[in-house]
Amino acid sequence: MENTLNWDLKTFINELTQGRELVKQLRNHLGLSSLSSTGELLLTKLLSSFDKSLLMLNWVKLEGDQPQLITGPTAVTATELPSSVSGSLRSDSDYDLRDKSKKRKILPRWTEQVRGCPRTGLEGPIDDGYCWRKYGQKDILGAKYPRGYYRCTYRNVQGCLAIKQVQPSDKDPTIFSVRYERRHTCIKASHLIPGKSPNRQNQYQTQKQSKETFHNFQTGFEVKTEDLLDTKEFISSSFSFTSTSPIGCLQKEKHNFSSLTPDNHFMSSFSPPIKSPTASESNCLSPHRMNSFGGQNLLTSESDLHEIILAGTSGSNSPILDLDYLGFPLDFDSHFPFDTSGFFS
DNA sequence: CCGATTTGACCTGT
DNA sequence: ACAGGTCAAATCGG
Repeated sequence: MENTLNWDLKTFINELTQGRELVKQLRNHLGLSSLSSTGELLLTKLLSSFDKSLLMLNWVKLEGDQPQLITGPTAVTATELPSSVSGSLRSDSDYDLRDKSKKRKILPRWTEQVRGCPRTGLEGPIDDGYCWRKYGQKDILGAKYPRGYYRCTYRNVQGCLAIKQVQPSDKDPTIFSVRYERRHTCIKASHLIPGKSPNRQNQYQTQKQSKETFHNFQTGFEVKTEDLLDTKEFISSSFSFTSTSPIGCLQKEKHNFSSLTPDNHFMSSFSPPIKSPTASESNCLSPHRMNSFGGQNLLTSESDLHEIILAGTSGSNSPILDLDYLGFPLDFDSHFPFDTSGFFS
Protein backbone atom coordinates (compact mmCIF):
# COMPACT_ATOMS: atom_id res chain seq x y z
CA MET A 1 0.00 0.00 0.00
CA GLU A 2 2.59 2.43 1.11
CA ASN A 3 4.92 1.30 -1.61
CA THR A 4 2.24 2.02 -4.13
CA LEU A 5 1.74 5.40 -2.61
CA ASN A 6 5.43 6.12 -2.73
CA TRP A 7 5.63 4.99 -6.29
CA ASP A 8 2.77 7.28 -7.21
CA LEU A 9 4.42 10.12 -5.43
CA LYS A 10 7.68 9.45 -7.17
CA THR A 11 5.89 9.58 -10.47
CA PHE A 12 4.16 12.70 -9.34
CA ILE A 13 7.42 14.33 -8.40
CA ASN A 14 9.07 13.23 -11.59
CA GLU A 15 6.29 14.87 -13.53
CA LEU A 16 6.55 18.02 -11.53
CA THR A 17 10.29 18.11 -11.86
CA GLN A 18 10.05 17.56 -15.57
CA GLY A 19 7.49 20.30 -15.90
CA ARG A 20 9.70 22.62 -13.99
CA GLU A 21 12.67 21.87 -16.18
CA LEU A 22 10.57 22.38 -19.28
CA VAL A 23 9.53 25.78 -18.08
CA LYS A 24 13.14 26.68 -17.49
CA GLN A 25 14.03 25.47 -20.93
CA LEU A 26 11.18 27.43 -22.41
CA ARG A 27 12.38 30.56 -20.75
CA ASN A 28 15.90 30.01 -21.93
CA HIS A 29 14.60 29.30 -25.37
CA LEU A 30 12.56 32.44 -25.50
CA GLY A 31 15.25 34.53 -23.97
CA LEU A 32 14.67 37.00 -21.24
CA SER A 33 15.13 39.98 -23.51
CA SER A 34 12.27 38.92 -25.72
CA LEU A 35 9.97 38.39 -22.82
CA SER A 36 7.63 41.05 -21.66
CA SER A 37 7.57 41.69 -17.95
CA THR A 38 4.24 39.93 -17.84
CA GLY A 39 5.65 36.98 -19.65
CA GLU A 40 8.59 36.80 -17.33
CA LEU A 41 6.30 37.09 -14.37
CA LEU A 42 4.12 34.32 -15.66
CA LEU A 43 7.08 32.08 -16.24
CA THR A 44 8.42 32.84 -12.82
CA LYS A 45 5.09 32.09 -11.28
CA LEU A 46 4.91 28.90 -13.23
CA LEU A 47 8.27 27.88 -11.88
CA SER A 48 7.19 28.85 -8.44
CA SER A 49 4.12 26.69 -8.71
CA PHE A 50 6.21 23.70 -9.60
CA ASP A 51 8.63 24.44 -6.83
CA LYS A 52 5.88 24.93 -4.34
CA SER A 53 4.37 21.63 -5.23
CA LEU A 54 7.70 19.91 -5.00
CA LEU A 55 8.55 21.53 -1.74
CA MET A 56 5.27 20.45 -0.28
CA LEU A 57 6.24 16.90 -0.94
CA ASN A 58 9.45 17.22 0.90
CA TRP A 59 8.40 15.54 4.10
CA VAL A 60 10.11 12.27 4.48
CA LYS A 61 10.09 9.27 6.61
CA LEU A 62 13.40 7.92 7.63
CA GLU A 63 14.15 4.31 7.75
CA GLY A 64 15.29 4.65 11.30
CA ASP A 65 13.32 5.44 14.36
CA GLN A 66 13.73 9.13 14.63
CA PRO A 67 11.37 11.05 12.46
CA GLN A 68 12.78 14.08 10.86
CA LEU A 69 12.85 15.98 7.72
CA ILE A 70 15.94 15.54 5.69
CA THR A 71 15.88 18.73 3.79
CA GLY A 72 13.78 21.35 2.18
CA PRO A 73 12.36 24.66 3.26
CA THR A 74 9.59 22.84 4.97
CA ALA A 75 12.18 21.29 7.15
CA VAL A 76 10.98 20.99 10.63
CA THR A 77 12.85 19.27 13.28
CA ALA A 78 10.28 17.13 14.90
CA THR A 79 11.58 17.50 18.35
CA GLU A 80 10.25 15.70 21.30
CA LEU A 81 8.94 12.90 19.21
CA PRO A 82 9.61 9.60 20.83
CA SER A 83 11.05 6.78 18.90
CA SER A 84 7.79 4.98 19.25
CA VAL A 85 6.35 7.20 16.62
CA SER A 86 7.80 4.78 14.13
CA GLY A 87 9.40 7.28 11.92
CA SER A 88 6.42 9.27 10.87
CA LEU A 89 5.53 12.82 11.29
CA ARG A 90 1.92 12.60 12.16
CA SER A 91 -0.66 14.71 10.60
CA ASP A 92 -2.41 17.27 12.68
CA SER A 93 -5.63 15.39 12.31
CA ASP A 94 -4.16 12.70 14.47
CA TYR A 95 -4.31 14.91 17.46
CA ASP A 96 -7.15 15.76 19.65
CA LEU A 97 -5.95 17.25 22.85
CA ARG A 98 -9.45 17.55 24.16
CA ASP A 99 -10.21 13.92 23.78
CA LYS A 100 -9.77 12.81 27.34
CA SER A 101 -10.32 9.21 26.49
CA LYS A 102 -7.10 9.07 24.60
CA LYS A 103 -3.60 9.57 25.70
CA ARG A 104 -2.16 12.83 24.66
CA LYS A 105 -0.71 12.28 21.26
CA ILE A 106 2.66 13.52 20.34
CA LEU A 107 2.65 16.66 18.33
CA PRO A 108 5.16 17.82 15.82
CA ARG A 109 6.84 20.28 18.08
CA TRP A 110 10.00 22.25 18.01
CA THR A 111 11.46 25.12 19.88
CA GLU A 112 13.59 27.94 18.70
CA GLN A 113 15.52 30.67 20.32
CA VAL A 114 15.00 33.87 18.41
CA ARG A 115 16.45 37.21 19.03
CA GLY A 116 14.45 40.29 18.24
CA CYS A 117 15.89 43.63 17.59
CA PRO A 118 16.62 45.79 20.62
CA ARG A 119 14.23 48.51 19.63
CA THR A 120 11.25 46.29 19.41
CA GLY A 121 12.19 44.61 22.62
CA LEU A 122 9.31 42.85 24.25
CA GLU A 123 7.00 43.72 21.46
CA GLY A 124 8.75 41.04 19.56
CA PRO A 125 11.02 40.80 16.61
CA ILE A 126 9.94 40.49 13.05
CA ASP A 127 7.33 38.13 11.79
CA ASP A 128 7.95 34.54 10.93
CA GLY A 129 5.92 34.47 7.78
CA TYR A 130 2.72 33.18 9.21
CA CYS A 131 -0.44 34.80 10.36
CA TRP A 132 -0.80 34.38 14.07
CA ARG A 133 -3.59 35.39 16.34
CA LYS A 134 -2.95 35.73 19.99
CA TYR A 135 -5.42 33.83 22.11
CA GLY A 136 -3.90 33.98 25.50
CA GLN A 137 -1.16 35.03 27.80
CA LYS A 138 -0.04 33.42 30.96
CA ASP A 139 2.38 34.13 33.72
CA ILE A 140 4.63 31.15 34.04
CA LEU A 141 5.97 30.07 37.34
CA GLY A 142 9.58 31.07 37.67
CA ALA A 143 9.54 33.05 34.49
CA LYS A 144 10.06 36.74 34.56
CA TYR A 145 7.91 37.45 31.55
CA PRO A 146 4.54 36.04 30.57
CA ARG A 147 4.15 33.50 27.84
CA GLY A 148 2.05 34.39 24.86
CA TYR A 149 -0.12 31.87 23.10
CA TYR A 150 -0.75 32.16 19.41
CA ARG A 151 -2.66 30.17 16.89
CA CYS A 152 -2.92 30.37 13.17
CA THR A 153 -5.22 33.10 11.94
CA TYR A 154 -6.67 30.61 9.48
CA ARG A 155 -7.64 28.17 12.15
CA ASN A 156 -11.34 28.61 11.59
CA VAL A 157 -11.21 29.27 7.89
CA GLN A 158 -8.89 26.50 6.86
CA GLY A 159 -8.64 24.43 9.96
CA CYS A 160 -4.97 25.12 10.36
CA LEU A 161 -4.10 23.98 13.86
CA ALA A 162 -0.62 25.38 14.09
CA ILE A 163 0.09 27.12 17.35
CA LYS A 164 3.08 28.71 18.95
CA GLN A 165 4.10 29.87 22.36
CA VAL A 166 6.34 32.83 22.75
CA GLN A 167 8.23 33.54 25.88
CA PRO A 168 10.90 36.17 26.38
CA SER A 169 14.07 35.03 27.99
CA ASP A 170 14.47 35.93 31.62
CA LYS A 171 17.94 37.23 31.07
CA ASP A 172 17.33 39.00 27.83
CA PRO A 173 13.74 39.86 26.94
CA THR A 174 14.78 40.52 23.38
CA ILE A 175 15.52 36.84 23.04
CA PHE A 176 12.42 34.74 22.69
CA SER A 177 11.89 31.11 23.16
CA VAL A 178 9.34 30.11 20.59
CA ARG A 179 7.73 26.77 20.72
CA TYR A 180 5.79 25.69 17.69
CA GLU A 181 3.31 22.89 17.64
CA ARG A 182 1.79 21.31 14.56
CA ARG A 183 2.60 22.34 11.10
CA HIS A 184 0.70 24.87 9.14
CA THR A 185 -1.78 23.44 6.75
CA CYS A 186 -3.21 26.76 5.76
CA ILE A 187 -2.91 28.16 2.31
CA LYS A 188 -2.85 31.88 2.03
CA ALA A 189 -4.30 31.90 -1.43
CA SER A 190 -4.74 35.61 -1.71
CA HIS A 191 -1.07 36.07 -1.09
CA LEU A 192 -0.06 33.66 -3.73
CA ILE A 193 -1.59 35.71 -6.44
CA PRO A 194 0.09 39.06 -6.86
CA GLY A 195 -2.39 41.68 -7.77
CA LYS A 196 -5.28 39.88 -6.26
CA SER A 197 -6.89 42.06 -3.69
CA PRO A 198 -6.44 40.79 -0.22
CA ASN A 199 -9.50 40.48 1.89
CA ARG A 200 -10.15 42.86 4.65
CA GLN A 201 -8.37 40.83 7.17
CA ASN A 202 -5.29 40.45 5.11
CA GLN A 203 -5.39 44.07 4.27
CA TYR A 204 -5.36 44.95 7.87
CA GLN A 205 -2.61 42.58 8.67
CA THR A 206 -0.60 43.51 5.67
CA GLN A 207 -0.69 47.17 6.46
CA LYS A 208 0.25 46.55 10.00
CA GLN A 209 2.86 44.10 8.99
CA SER A 210 4.46 46.31 6.47
CA LYS A 211 5.05 49.00 8.99
CA GLU A 212 6.47 46.62 11.48
CA THR A 213 8.54 44.80 8.97
CA PHE A 214 9.91 48.02 7.70
CA HIS A 215 10.84 48.98 11.17
CA ASN A 216 12.44 45.67 11.79
CA PHE A 217 14.37 45.73 8.62
CA GLN A 218 15.60 49.11 9.56
CA THR A 219 16.77 48.03 12.91
CA GLY A 220 18.06 44.71 11.80
CA PHE A 221 17.56 41.42 13.44
CA GLU A 222 19.30 38.30 14.21
CA VAL A 223 17.95 34.85 14.39
CA LYS A 224 19.22 32.05 16.41
CA THR A 225 17.65 28.73 15.78
CA GLU A 226 17.96 25.98 18.23
CA ASP A 227 16.55 22.60 18.44
CA LEU A 228 15.71 20.75 21.57
CA LEU A 229 16.92 17.48 20.27
CA ASP A 230 20.25 18.86 19.35
CA THR A 231 19.82 18.28 15.70
CA LYS A 232 23.15 19.52 14.59
CA GLU A 233 22.17 19.70 10.98
CA PHE A 234 20.18 22.77 11.76
CA ILE A 235 22.69 25.40 12.41
CA SER A 236 22.19 28.75 13.93
CA SER A 237 22.06 31.15 11.11
CA SER A 238 21.94 34.84 11.39
CA PHE A 239 21.01 37.36 8.82
CA SER A 240 21.68 40.99 9.00
CA PHE A 241 19.49 43.49 7.31
CA THR A 242 20.34 47.06 6.96
CA SER A 243 17.84 48.04 4.36
CA THR A 244 16.33 51.43 4.65
CA SER A 245 14.21 51.09 1.59
CA PRO A 246 10.45 50.97 1.59
CA ILE A 247 8.98 47.55 1.75
CA GLY A 248 7.97 47.47 -1.84
CA CYS A 249 11.52 48.04 -2.91
CA LEU A 250 13.23 45.65 -0.65
CA GLN A 251 14.09 43.25 -3.34
CA LYS A 252 16.14 45.90 -5.00
CA GLU A 253 18.21 46.40 -1.95
CA LYS A 254 21.26 44.58 -0.94
CA HIS A 255 20.51 41.79 1.42
CA ASN A 256 22.35 38.73 2.29
CA PHE A 257 19.49 36.56 1.33
CA SER A 258 16.98 38.25 -0.76
CA SER A 259 14.09 37.07 -2.77
CA LEU A 260 13.77 37.84 -6.35
CA THR A 261 10.19 37.60 -7.28
CA PRO A 262 7.01 39.14 -6.02
CA ASP A 263 5.58 35.92 -4.83
CA ASN A 264 8.62 34.60 -3.14
CA HIS A 265 6.79 34.71 0.10
CA PHE A 266 5.35 31.37 -0.69
CA MET A 267 8.42 29.91 0.88
CA SER A 268 7.20 30.78 4.26
CA SER A 269 3.93 29.15 3.52
CA PHE A 270 5.59 25.82 3.64
CA SER A 271 8.56 26.38 5.78
CA PRO A 272 8.61 26.19 9.50
CA PRO A 273 8.38 29.51 11.14
CA ILE A 274 11.95 30.00 11.85
CA LYS A 275 12.69 33.60 12.23
CA SER A 276 10.80 35.18 15.00
CA PRO A 277 8.16 34.74 17.59
CA THR A 278 6.50 38.05 17.03
CA ALA A 279 5.01 38.77 20.34
CA SER A 280 2.04 40.90 19.59
CA GLU A 281 1.47 41.34 15.92
CA SER A 282 -0.20 39.42 13.22
CA ASN A 283 2.22 38.05 10.79
CA CYS A 284 0.62 37.96 7.45
CA LEU A 285 2.84 38.46 4.54
CA SER A 286 2.62 41.37 2.31
CA PRO A 287 2.56 40.32 -1.30
CA HIS A 288 5.67 42.30 -2.01
CA ARG A 289 7.46 41.86 1.18
CA MET A 290 10.97 40.72 1.17
CA ASN A 291 10.30 38.25 3.82
CA SER A 292 11.02 34.67 3.55
CA PHE A 293 14.09 32.95 4.64
CA GLY A 294 12.40 29.66 4.46
CA GLY A 295 15.02 27.03 4.42
CA GLN A 296 17.58 28.86 6.42
CA ASN A 297 17.48 26.04 8.86
CA LEU A 298 18.83 23.92 6.13
CA LEU A 299 21.97 25.85 5.74
CA THR A 300 24.92 24.12 7.07
CA SER A 301 27.54 26.59 6.11
CA GLU A 302 28.03 29.94 4.57
CA SER A 303 28.89 28.24 1.34
CA ASP A 304 25.51 26.63 1.39
CA LEU A 305 23.96 30.01 1.65
CA HIS A 306 25.89 31.13 -1.36
CA GLU A 307 24.84 28.07 -3.17
CA ILE A 308 21.24 28.82 -2.54
CA ILE A 309 21.62 32.38 -3.64
CA LEU A 310 23.28 31.21 -6.79
CA ALA A 311 20.58 28.68 -7.35
CA GLY A 312 18.08 31.45 -7.22
CA THR A 313 19.90 33.81 -9.48
CA SER A 314 21.74 31.90 -12.12
CA GLY A 315 20.08 28.98 -13.78
CA SER A 316 16.71 30.04 -12.65
CA ASN A 317 15.13 33.19 -11.55
CA SER A 318 13.09 31.21 -9.22
CA PRO A 319 13.71 32.35 -5.68
CA ILE A 320 13.42 28.91 -4.39
CA LEU A 321 16.09 26.50 -3.55
CA ASP A 322 17.35 24.58 -6.44
CA LEU A 323 15.98 21.11 -6.38
CA ASP A 324 19.43 19.76 -6.93
CA TYR A 325 20.33 21.28 -3.66
CA LEU A 326 17.33 19.86 -1.99
CA GLY A 327 18.29 16.37 -2.97
CA PHE A 328 14.75 15.29 -3.19
CA PRO A 329 13.72 12.49 -0.97
CA LEU A 330 11.35 10.09 -2.55
CA ASP A 331 10.07 8.41 0.47
CA PHE A 332 7.06 9.98 2.00
CA ASP A 333 4.97 9.88 5.01
CA SER A 334 1.52 8.82 4.16
CA HIS A 335 0.29 10.74 7.16
CA PHE A 336 1.51 13.99 5.79
CA PRO A 337 -1.41 16.38 5.59
CA PHE A 338 -1.23 16.86 1.92
CA ASP A 339 -3.50 19.74 1.49
CA THR A 340 -3.14 21.01 -2.00
CA SER A 341 -6.23 23.08 -2.09
CA GLY A 342 -5.48 26.39 -3.59
CA PHE A 343 -2.40 25.27 -5.42
CA PHE A 344 -3.90 23.71 -8.41
CA SER A 345 -6.70 26.11 -8.89
C1' DC B 1 -17.86 47.77 11.62
C1' DC B 2 -15.01 44.07 12.05
C1' DG B 3 -10.96 41.67 13.28
C1' DA B 4 -7.16 41.56 16.75
C1' DT B 5 -5.76 41.82 21.43
C1' DT B 6 -6.38 41.66 26.37
C1' DT B 7 -7.37 39.32 30.42
C1' DG B 8 -9.98 36.91 33.92
C1' DA B 9 -12.31 32.58 34.16
C1' DC B 10 -12.37 28.01 33.22
C1' DC B 11 -10.45 23.47 31.92
C1' DT B 12 -7.01 19.79 32.13
C1' DG B 13 -3.10 17.13 33.50
C1' DT B 14 0.02 16.02 37.12
C1' DA C 1 -3.99 21.92 44.71
C1' DC C 2 -1.44 23.96 41.34
C1' DA C 3 0.50 25.27 36.92
C1' DG C 4 -0.12 25.43 32.22
C1' DG C 5 -3.23 25.93 28.42
C1' DT C 6 -7.54 27.66 26.32
C1' DC C 7 -11.86 30.16 26.06
C1' DA C 8 -14.53 34.07 25.44
C1' DA C 9 -16.34 38.63 26.71
C1' DA C 10 -14.66 43.18 26.78
C1' DT C 11 -11.91 46.36 24.69
C1' DC C 12 -9.05 48.37 21.20
C1' DG C 13 -7.99 50.21 16.82
C1' DG C 14 -7.78 50.78 11.70
